[in-house]
Amino acid sequence: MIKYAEIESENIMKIMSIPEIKKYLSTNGIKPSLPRIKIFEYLNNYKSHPTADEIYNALIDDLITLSKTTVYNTMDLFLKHNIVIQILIEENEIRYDSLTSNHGHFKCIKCNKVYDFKYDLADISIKELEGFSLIEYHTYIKGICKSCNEK
Amino acid sequence: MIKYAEIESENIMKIMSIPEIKKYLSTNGIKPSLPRIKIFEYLNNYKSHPTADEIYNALIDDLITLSKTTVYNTMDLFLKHNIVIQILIEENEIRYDSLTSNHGHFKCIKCNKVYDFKYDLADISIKELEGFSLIEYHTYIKGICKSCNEK
DNA sequence: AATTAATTTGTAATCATTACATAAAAGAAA
DNA sequence: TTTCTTTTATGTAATGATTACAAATTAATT
Repeated sequence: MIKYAEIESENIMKIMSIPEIKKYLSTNGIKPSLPRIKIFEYLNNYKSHPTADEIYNALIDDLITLSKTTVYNTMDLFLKHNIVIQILIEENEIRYDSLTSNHGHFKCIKCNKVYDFKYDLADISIKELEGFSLIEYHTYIKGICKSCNEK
Repeated sequence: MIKYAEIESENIMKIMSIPEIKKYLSTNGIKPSLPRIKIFEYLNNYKSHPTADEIYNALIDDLITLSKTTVYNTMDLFLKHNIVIQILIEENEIRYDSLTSNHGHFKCIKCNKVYDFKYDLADISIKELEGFSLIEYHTYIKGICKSCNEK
């Protein structure tokens, strides 16, 4: 039973229905098998920026034959087809995000929640990088979130 | 025999002599033992942004009793005393930087070199993060460096 | 010199991720 | 349907960076 997470920034996060997810996967060249749909649903609709392990634990009660390897394989497939990006904030854990356009991440060091925020580093011109080809932009901030601050 | 790397951006990278390093460590509450001095020297003067493994391999011929654990311990000590920061660009490898003020990193996907560039995310005001306490800022870009582009 | 504290080291453990080979499922051909 | 082929999914073992830990070495203090 998946409950949707509260959406912090509606402007940059869209919940999809199962038919929409099926279509989205197909459109991006991915055959929409059950594990793929469920994994994408969890990633996109439920909880922000989970690790592979979190995805596995969230789905295993529902998809009782799911294996962790499948989660990893599926994330690699999603990556290859550019429908997810990896987020690196802590060493030793890769998180995933279904929002693929450039944006920033904020990780709260108290509650560990990861927030998206609108920010596109590609808009900035960096003199020192003239002559360089810029391909991927990453921005993240660590601190204490509003909700933890107010406690 | 350590040769100094060419410095790409003199403005944000300073080579230190051994006595300067000793003093810098002491000033920051770190007793300047031989391994600590050599590790800091390598980190600061020679090559930009090495992993613990790279530091170990670079120094083992000179400090023939050095152990990898010592490199890790020393980096943790440096971190605790805020004279280095960690850089995360690839999963599965932590790199270190002796430049601790906010700045960006560029990693070339061809030659794997990591460049510094001047950029302070703290200067940007991010509306969505009002009420949040921002503590650490991280910015990195991947692409192809000028030197590889020109080849 | 003897004692204590700090530093360094080697070995083993940890744990996320990957490799790989098999099993299961889906799709195509007959 | 049945058989054959391809794609997906799974379980187990391997990898490799980092950490834990205890012993050994070095430095500092009495």
